[in-house]
This record gives sequence, C-alpha cells and structure tokens, in this order.
Amino acid sequence: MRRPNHRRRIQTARMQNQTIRQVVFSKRRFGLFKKASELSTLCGADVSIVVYSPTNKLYSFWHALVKSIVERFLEEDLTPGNNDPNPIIIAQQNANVD
Amino acid sequence: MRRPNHRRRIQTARMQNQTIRQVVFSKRRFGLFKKASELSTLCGADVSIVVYSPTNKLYSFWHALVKSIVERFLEEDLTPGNNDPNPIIIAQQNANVD
DNA sequence: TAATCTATGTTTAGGAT
DNA sequence: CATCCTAAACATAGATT
Repeated sequence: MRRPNHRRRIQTARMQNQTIRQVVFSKRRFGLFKKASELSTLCGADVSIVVYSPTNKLYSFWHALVKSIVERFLEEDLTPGNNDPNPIIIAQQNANVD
Repeated sequence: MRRPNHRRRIQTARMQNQTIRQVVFSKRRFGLFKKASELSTLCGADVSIVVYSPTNKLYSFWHALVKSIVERFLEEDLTPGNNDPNPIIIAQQNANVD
C-alpha cells in the first residue's frame, strides 16, 4: 500500500548517511541542471555549472561553450587591490540563502 | 482584491517581453543559486556557477574557491583526439531535460 | 540498486503594493 | 522598480518495485 512516511524536513547540514547522500546528490544535481537549462532557455542567459562530488567526480553543465564562458570569467580582474568597477557580483556565497 | 489569474504554463521558449524576462531572470537566478547552495551543503559537493545575462552582466556562485574549481576544470584535457579516460560528464547539455 | 511513485515541501508567474 | 502575496506548478524524500 502507498503509505509513505512523508515528513520532509529541510535539512541545513550535510547528510550523514552516505548511501542516501549519494542518491540525493544525483537527484538534486539533475534538478539543478534542469533549472539551469530553464534559466538559459527562458531568459537567454549563458549558464555554466561545474560540480565536484565529495568523491571528486566532475559533472558539468553548459549551454554555451563552457571554455569561452570560463575563460571570459577568468579574464576578469579579481585582484583585491583593483578598485576599477568590477562586473562581478558575488551572489549568495553563503548569505541570502537562509 | 487577490484574484491572481494563475495559469502558469511551462514555457519552453525564450520569453518575449523584456521586462518580464528580466524579472524572471532575477527570480530564477536566485532560485538556481539557492539550489546550488543546498546541493553543496547537503551533499558536501563543490559547486560553481557562472551566469551571463542577456545584457552580458556576470553573476557567479561558488561555495569553494571558484578559481581553484575553474582551474581544476580547465586542466582537464578536452582535446577530441584524447582517448584517455576523461572524468568529464556532460549532463543535460540540451537533452534529458525535456 | 536504479527506476518509479506520490504526498508534501518548495518555487514561481502573475498580480498587487 | 523592488518586494510581497498566493495558488498552481514543480521538485523531491522516502517508500516501493
């Protein structure tokens, strides 16, 4: 019978069980890439994502050519001493997301 | 009065109205970064996102140091002729996401 | 053990402010 | 023009297969 013990709490910490964590990683990585695809399609944005799993496995998403995006990014001057207007906006590095 | 004309269809094409598109871009970018933050926290993954808006504005997200992630990524040999095992998995470049 | 299912939590389009 | 509101759409934890 379908009687799931649904009690999805919003975790804010690293999941302890490794097996569950890997399943969640797969599901959420898929969901993240789907959201990225939608953002790209709906809004015409160039989106590039690089994910390293805890086991150091690499997954990436890009809509445009990732190398051109990444290299464009690296061309930005990130030097702290640089006071020129910098187009980089660091969003949600940790804050603003609960 | 609260009487929203709710008829949210799932768009699959670029939104035409520029004003609405920019609002949607802001909202969805926020949502994407939040999902990235959750993936990182819950699963202990290193996530890096680079987004260029249609107006070429740069937004980025990272949990670890983005330069180390990006440079680690660029070190991968993407040359087509390279037959060595390549850890890169291209997910949802366009397919698998409707 | 990967794929599916589904109740419930989360996101968000459209509207209001 | 940003930010809140709300119902509907969507994502997903846990269960099942």
